Amino acid sequence: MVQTQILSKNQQMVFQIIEKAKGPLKAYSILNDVQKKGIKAPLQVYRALDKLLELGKIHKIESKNAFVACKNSNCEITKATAFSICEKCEKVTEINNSKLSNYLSDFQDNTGMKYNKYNLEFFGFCKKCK
Amino acid sequence: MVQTQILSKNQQMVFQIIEKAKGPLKAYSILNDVQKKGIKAPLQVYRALDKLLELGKIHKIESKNAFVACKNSNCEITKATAFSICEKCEKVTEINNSKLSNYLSDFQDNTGMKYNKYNLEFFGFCKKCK
DNA sequence: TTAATAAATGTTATAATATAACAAGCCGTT
DNA sequence: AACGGCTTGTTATATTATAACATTTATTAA
Repeated sequence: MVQTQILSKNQQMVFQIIEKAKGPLKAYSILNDVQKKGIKAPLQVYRALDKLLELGKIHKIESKNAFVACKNSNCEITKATAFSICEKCEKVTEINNSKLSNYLSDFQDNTGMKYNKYNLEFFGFCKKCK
Repeated sequence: MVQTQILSKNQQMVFQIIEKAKGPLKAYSILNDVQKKGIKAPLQVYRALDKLLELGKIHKIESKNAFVACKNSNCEITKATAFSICEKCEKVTEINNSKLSNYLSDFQDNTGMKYNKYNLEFFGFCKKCK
């Protein structure tokens, strides 16, 4: 049987909150939200987050320890991510630029290392804030 | 008077440990080391780290919450950093590639945002581990 | 359909990472 | 000497994340 990936109950709850949010959410703020709906402990949130990351449904903004829903419709596995982050209003946007992703996916340094994943975070001021 | 930037006592102690290390160090492992030399509390380490980051003497590897000494001799302010990270042996190397840094510094997305800083982390297997 | 196995959940406790708040010292300048 | 800025010391606490173990639910395979 073909496995349509269905999210479990907790995974769904966590995902919906992240998806609806206007910006990146922190784990404990998610916890706060889902506590109304039955989840009680941090670990339940972190487990859902781990799974969602693995599925590529969400990404982690490392510089903020926060999570956003993936906006690239077909992104099933997180292996090449780029974000722009406004240092004033904290707005985060996932960059979807094939030139950039091709450039980075093909990038080779002089160490003979073969990359299979990258994460890029740009910082600056967004149109509103500059 | 011309201010030659001198590191303070704690800043120096913390910097030396990071500089000598073979790989990225975590804040509390640094604390552990410097406790022999008088520093007692996490905050003393974090304050030194903040200053060293600000001066560009060290960088933070966001995906690891760990710190490395800057290897680009002239890097006085951290505004464009790129690292390669081995997922097996955890080796971290600072990438010093002017093509890459030019490409990224000039990068413009379609949101009209002006970037003044970026951080890029590549993941894969190093020559030894692949 | 049942037994086996894998995935997800629930729960308590605790580890690891980082900052708040306040007091005091050092050092160069005026 | 007095001021201002930076650095230090210290205690407490906030924030982020995982360990360990028991249980339940879902999926697969006999």
